[in-house]
Order: sequence, then C-alpha cells, then structure tokens
Amino acid sequence: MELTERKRQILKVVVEDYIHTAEPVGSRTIAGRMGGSVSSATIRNELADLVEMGYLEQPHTSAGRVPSPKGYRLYVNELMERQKLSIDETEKINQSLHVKMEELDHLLAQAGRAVSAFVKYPAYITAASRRHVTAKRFDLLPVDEHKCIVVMMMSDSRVRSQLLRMQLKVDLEQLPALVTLLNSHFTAVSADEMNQRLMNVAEQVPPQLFLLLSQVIAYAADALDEAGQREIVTAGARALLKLPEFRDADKAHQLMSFLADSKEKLPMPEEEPMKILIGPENVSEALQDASVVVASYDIGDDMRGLIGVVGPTRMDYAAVAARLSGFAAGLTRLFEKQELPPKEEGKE
Amino acid sequence: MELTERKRQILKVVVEDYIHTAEPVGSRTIAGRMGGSVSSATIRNELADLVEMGYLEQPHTSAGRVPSPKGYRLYVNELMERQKLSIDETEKINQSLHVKMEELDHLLAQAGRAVSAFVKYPAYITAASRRHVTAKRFDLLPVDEHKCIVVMMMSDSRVRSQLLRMQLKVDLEQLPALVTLLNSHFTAVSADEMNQRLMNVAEQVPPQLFLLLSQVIAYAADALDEAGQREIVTAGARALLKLPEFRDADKAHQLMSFLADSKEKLPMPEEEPMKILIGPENVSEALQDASVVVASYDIGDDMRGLIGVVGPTRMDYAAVAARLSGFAAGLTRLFEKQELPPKEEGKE
DNA sequence: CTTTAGCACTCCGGGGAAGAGAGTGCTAAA
DNA sequence: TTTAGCACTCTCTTCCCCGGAGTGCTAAAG
Repeated sequence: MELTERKRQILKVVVEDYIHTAEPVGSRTIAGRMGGSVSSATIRNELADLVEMGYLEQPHTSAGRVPSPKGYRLYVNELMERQKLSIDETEKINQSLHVKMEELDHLLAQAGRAVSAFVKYPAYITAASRRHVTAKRFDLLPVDEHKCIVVMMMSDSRVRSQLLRMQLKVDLEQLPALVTLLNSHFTAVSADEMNQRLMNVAEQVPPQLFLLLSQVIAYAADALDEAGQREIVTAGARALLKLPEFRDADKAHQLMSFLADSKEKLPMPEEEPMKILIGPENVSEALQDASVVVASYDIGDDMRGLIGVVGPTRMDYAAVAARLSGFAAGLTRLFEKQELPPKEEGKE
Repeated sequence: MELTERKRQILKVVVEDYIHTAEPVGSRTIAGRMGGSVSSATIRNELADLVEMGYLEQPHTSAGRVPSPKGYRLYVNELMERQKLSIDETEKINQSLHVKMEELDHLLAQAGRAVSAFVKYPAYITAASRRHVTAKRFDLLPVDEHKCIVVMMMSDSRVRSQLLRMQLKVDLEQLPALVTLLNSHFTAVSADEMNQRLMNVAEQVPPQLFLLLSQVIAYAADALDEAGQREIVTAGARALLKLPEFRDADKAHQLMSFLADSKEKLPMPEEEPMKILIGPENVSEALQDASVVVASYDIGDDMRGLIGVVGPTRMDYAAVAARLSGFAAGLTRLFEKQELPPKEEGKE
C-alpha cells in the first residue's frame, strides 16, 4: 500500500494532537484539523490503512488512533517541522547558562536543571574527555614538616590539589629535587605506567622520600582515573509525575530508579550532533516505553559532552529537539569563550 | 481526664500498628495486641477518651483510630523504645560510609544516598563550617608566561587551587615576592578585609603584578565565600512513591519539588544531637503533613554537619532515629580518624 | 464504679448494571 | 473515490446495593 501525501498529513495531525492531549485521536478531530476539505468518513478509511501499515495503533475497537513507535519514527524523520526558537527563548537559555563559572561539575548540574525546567522532562548531562588524560606538571608545597600540598596539572589543563600527610618527616630541602623527578619521570604517562616507573626509581631515592613519592603517585593515579570517568548528572526526574502516562506511582518509580541508578545505561551516542531514540529503539529494558533525545556539545577542543532528555514516547520531539540544540550550542559557545576548561577550581 | 498507664499502652499499640499498616486501627486488633487481658469494648471506651484528649483521630465514624500529631509527639517523647541497631546493621552502615575518601561533596552525596536506602525515606545532608573560614597560606606556581596556578590553603585545612590566565605577561622572577606579600598581608582575614587591603597595597606594587594579585584575591574571596555556604544534598526522593500516602502523583510531586528547590527551608536545628519534627511542628508549608528527623555529626573540630530524613507523619520514628544516629556516629568517627577534612582534593 | 457482652447503626469500598458518549466499520448512494 | 447514514462496540461514569469492619450505646455482670 502506498503512503500517499494525504496519509502523511493525517499521520502528522495524529502525532501532533496526541502529543498534546495524550488522548486517542478520532476521525472527526482530524477532519477538523485538516480544514474541512475532507469528511471524517474518508479519514476513517485512511486511518484503517495507516493502522494496517503499522504507523498507528488502536487501543481498542472504537477508540481513536494512537501513533506507534514506527509512526513516531516517520514523524521525526520526515514530517516534523524543525522548530526555530524565538530570540526571546534563546536569550533565556543562554541566560540560564550564564552563571558564575565554577567547577565543571556544578555547571553541568546547573545546565541539567535548566534543560529539565525548559522542556518539562527529566534530563541528564555528562562530560567526557576525548582522549586520555595524563599528568602534565607536578608541584609540592611544604606546609609544615608533616604536611605538604601536592598540585597536579593535567593534560587537559585541569588542576587538582591535595593536602598530603607525611608518615615520615621529610627534609624540606629535598622537595625541589623530588618535584624535578616527578616532572621528568611521571608526566605524560598513564596511571599504570606511573606505578611501573615508581618501581624503577625505588632504589635511586632515599626511603623517606620514596614513601612521599608513592603517596603522590597514588594520588595522581586516583585523580587521573577519576578524570577519565564520565560522571552523569540527572535532573528533574519529578517532572515525570506531571505526565499522564506516569500517574501510576509504580511506573514513575521504576523509571526514576533507572535514572538514578543505572546511569551507565543511558543512551550515549558517540557521533551524531543529535539523536532521537523512540520506545523500543532503546536498548535498556526500562526505556522501552520511553523516548530519549540526546545532543552533544563541545568543551573546548579536548572534551565533549552530552545532554539528553527522557520522556514518554508521546514526547514533544520538535520542541525538545529545538531547545536541546539551543542548549548544546549555548554550552559549546560558553566553553569556546573561556577556551578549554573554564575556571579550574580546587574543592575539598 | 487522666492519661492512665493503660491509655498510654493503647496509644503505643495504635501508633506502632498504624506505622506499619497505614490503616486505621480497630479496637479488636488492639485487644489482640494487648494479650487478650481486656475486651474490645473496654478498649473502645479508652479510645473514645484518647480521641477526646486529642491523641487520636477518627477518619470517620466507624473507622478505626489514627494517631494525631499530638499522639505521635507523646509516642516519640515517652512511649517509643529506643531501638538498638544490631551489630550486623551497624557494620553495614559503616561499610556504606567506607568509601575511598574523596571530596567532602562526594562523600556527603554518598552518605545521603546510603541513609535514604537504609531508612527507605528521602534524606538530606549538609556540612557547615562552625567558624569563619579564612585563607591560611598562598602559593603561586608558574606554568608558562601566560598562566599560573594559585593554591590556597584555608584555615580549616582545605585546599583549593585554580589555573589563572594572566592578562599581562609577568616576570616569573617576581612571583616569589608576590607570594610573600600574599602570605603576609592576606591571610587570616575575611574576604571584605582582603579587598580592603588590596586597595591599600595598590601603589606599592608594579601594575602588571597588581593585576595578577587582584585576580588571586578575587579567586580567594570567591572560594572562601563558597566554603562558608552550606550546600545541601538530597537523595532518594523517589522513595516517597512507595508510600501509600504519596500514591497521589500530585502530592508526591509537591513534596519532591520542595525537597529539590527549597533546600534552605529544610529543618536545620543548631543544638540538639537529634531532633524530630512532626507534621505541623514544621514551619514549612510543604512539610505540614510530613515529619522530619535530623541528626548532627562532627567533621573534625571545626565543622559540623546535619543528616535528615523526611517522611510521612506515619514514620517509623524508632527505626529512623536509631539508623540516623548510627550514621551520625559513623560519620563523626570517619572524620575523627582522618583528623580534620580528609583527603583534600582539587576538582575542575 | 469498671468491665463486658450484645446489638443496632454508620460508613467505606467493591462489584455489578445502566446509560451516555465517542468513535468505528460498513453499506449504499453521490 | 468520497460521503452520509447508521448500527455497533467499547469505555467511562454514575448509581446503587451489599458486605464487612468498626463503632457507640445499653444493660448486665463483676
């Protein structure tokens, strides 16, 4: 059977109406929306065809029609009109990102909340380094004879520091030598390689210095490890409760638990600037009845992040997609301006 | 009317039964729970008295009885048996806190999640400095001629660091002098005072150094400011959805929004080691139908934190109180061992 | 005076039954 | 091919009835 232009129009009307009402759409309504050029009976014939072709579903005989995942897919790919954000709204989005730049973590959390607030669905956000992070520069600052501060700059320009408590008294005069050793032997290599090299220099270094050295390396390996991991922040999960499909507390609880716990399983496409996953297109069990829209943004040249929105399959794809790319663009621009990771900040 | 011992026993039974079933408690049930020593008719007389005295309420004629806030209060103050945690459970609590110590932030989030998971109610947690935090020691590390890292140790031993981009080229030879200046003039004073002093030294310092100095001071003021603020972390809000009183999505949404947004308004008693606030005893509008249990813990000598649990007035006070003090004790001990804030860690 | 048994009464909640409403599918005509 | 008409289906709401749980009261017993 052929998918005529009129069928496509009808499908579009059904999807858009259902997105807003969450109620099955009847032939009368559709006829009305189409300007009265055709009667409801004609629409009914077309609807029967669309059901047969798998684009629509019928909750039961004598109910209106509801889009199937396949129907949403067609809508998203071909029927949906790309919304353009009003200048006003773009302004608001950028404003919501215009915070005093603090740590990346905080900024992400803030952005996640903002996205969720804008689109009225739960959101998640993450940043991941594009290449392997290594140590670029070390320094040790003496505090007193039992403590010193280790400062490490990483290859992506982020800085981390830590107060170290020394088990053995160390002659403060020797610290500069240790710093030189660190910078010459332990930069630009992986954590594993660091530990390797630590073993190699074991005999060349006085014991009490070696102890401190290994503390520093342990800290560095930790910090690099953490820096390489993607941490995912979620926000606005409670927005689900406002949706009719999650009025059932159990369903809502299920999806919220998924969002809170199984963060690794959230869709994380690597390539496309924006990706939409509808219902069963998701791999996660918990997302079979949900849709996800994800967009990527750049953090300087070395890092990349993703912002995603989770909602019912009956999601307002056009609106979400437009706002999401607005946010992605806003974030990219934000990080461009600052060049590389913005303010680097120590944190207890 | 007098509150006889038998009335107190009956009240206790009603509260404990209602806590577990969420159903109004009838006279038959109570008679059963009390060992059959009295008949249900007698209980009914007593119940009528307890209603009159305001300790119990009746949803409607011919329903069982439900505790009033006043009833819960009496229960908590006088009737409730302080639960002792099993060794096994104490073990589990401590284990859940036995994470690789990272930043305080992460630890708090972790602890919050653990508390919520243990008691099955939403939890919130915060840490606040007991006294004013000031800068204790500064250092500047040159990176290249356009960048340097500022490291600041604060009076509570926390360390923060930040990469600074210098607008003007600075002769690296001059950095040590600047560090000396920072340590002599800008330590142990408030952010306001810092800015004050910055003005005072303006003329004694070469212009390009002054620019860097003011960047450092601005960063320090920011960091100190942030360190003084209490950040509140909430966790496990979705646990609400499992409770019969929040099966209504709107009610749940309301309280969850409160938890997410109005963090400043969560109960934060300053003195007691543990405080229980029942329904209308809460000042916040949103907590009128909820109860809160808060406990405090120590972070070394200078800081103090609070962990709280939010639930329905029908909360299992004994269980929550026991677990909460378990957590508070665990946290206090954790920080004692480490002396002062644990690992200090830089974070982008 | 307190406790208890007995009993009528109240109220909630579940389970049809009935009816309204929305929407379909089919037929026959335009 | 489109449309009007119409019978039919299914859901959702409302109403009512009834069973069950629990009370309050009364009168008798301890």
